[in-house]
Amino acid sequence: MANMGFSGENTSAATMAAAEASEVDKWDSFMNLLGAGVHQEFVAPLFDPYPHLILEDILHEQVLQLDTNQKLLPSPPFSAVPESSECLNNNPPATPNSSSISSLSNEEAANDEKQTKADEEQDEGPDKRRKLLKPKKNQKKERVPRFAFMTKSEIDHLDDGYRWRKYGQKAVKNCPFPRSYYRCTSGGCGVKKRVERSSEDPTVVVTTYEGQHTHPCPITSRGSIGFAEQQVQPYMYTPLENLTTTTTSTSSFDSWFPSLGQHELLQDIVVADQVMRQAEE
DNA sequence: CGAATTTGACCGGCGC
DNA sequence: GCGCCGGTCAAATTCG
Repeated sequence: MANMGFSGENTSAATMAAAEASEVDKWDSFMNLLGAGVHQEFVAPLFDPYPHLILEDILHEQVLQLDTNQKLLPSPPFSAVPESSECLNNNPPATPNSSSISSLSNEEAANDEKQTKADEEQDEGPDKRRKLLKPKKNQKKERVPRFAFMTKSEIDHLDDGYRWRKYGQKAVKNCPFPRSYYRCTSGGCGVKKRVERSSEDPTVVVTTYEGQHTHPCPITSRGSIGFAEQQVQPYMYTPLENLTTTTTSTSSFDSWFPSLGQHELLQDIVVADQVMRQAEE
């Protein structure tokens, strides 16, 4: 495949070859997973040459919560309510691992305190825009699940079956390529995504999804113009050597996403967690 | 002509 | 307090 050139960056040809075989199916599953509303912030990360793009941008938020023994959190296929500030806090109590959640909560509490103070000071802002931007009192700043991944593609904005509307574009520091901001056009669905090209390898597109779709995918992934047809190669993370114990949670994964029935995707996601842990150490 | 995109301005967070 | 930077808004423009 055409991505061998960059696959060699950091992974063995053998592992890449194994990964390629199921990439399209995995991608299909991945997009289903996104549509199903993942309750974690996953990072399907990257190879080393571009750690700054996501490991810096997202990992520092310490939101990745997937543990090797942790169940994927129960989440309705499509959230009945719009994203709320409690998006990460409505985890069932049974969920064992909540350390990162609690650290987030503390952080949010501090932010909330600041925000409330700021709100009081700006209550009667003359600027119409300011009113629009100002969050409601006592409303915590939303922390939405985020999922970043990379694809090797000439197309910036990939067709993932959902309809997106571009609402902004911004030049990013130390990157020659602008970052585009998209929002899901379905009413009430606040899902956003950012799309940018890697400064290191212009053939690589970094896409970051934020939030959960509150509606079914308007076009089924298999019925739409898929990534494969767009010559897009999803760059799911390639397994590391010490991955052998990380598939134990697939049973719970299957229970929540029985339609997937594929462990590779979860493996990739779990690998993200492993990378996280390595980065933290 | 309505929908989507572009683009400059604005805002808030954060580091110094 | 100030400046930098990422994210968002919304008017203007383009597209279908």
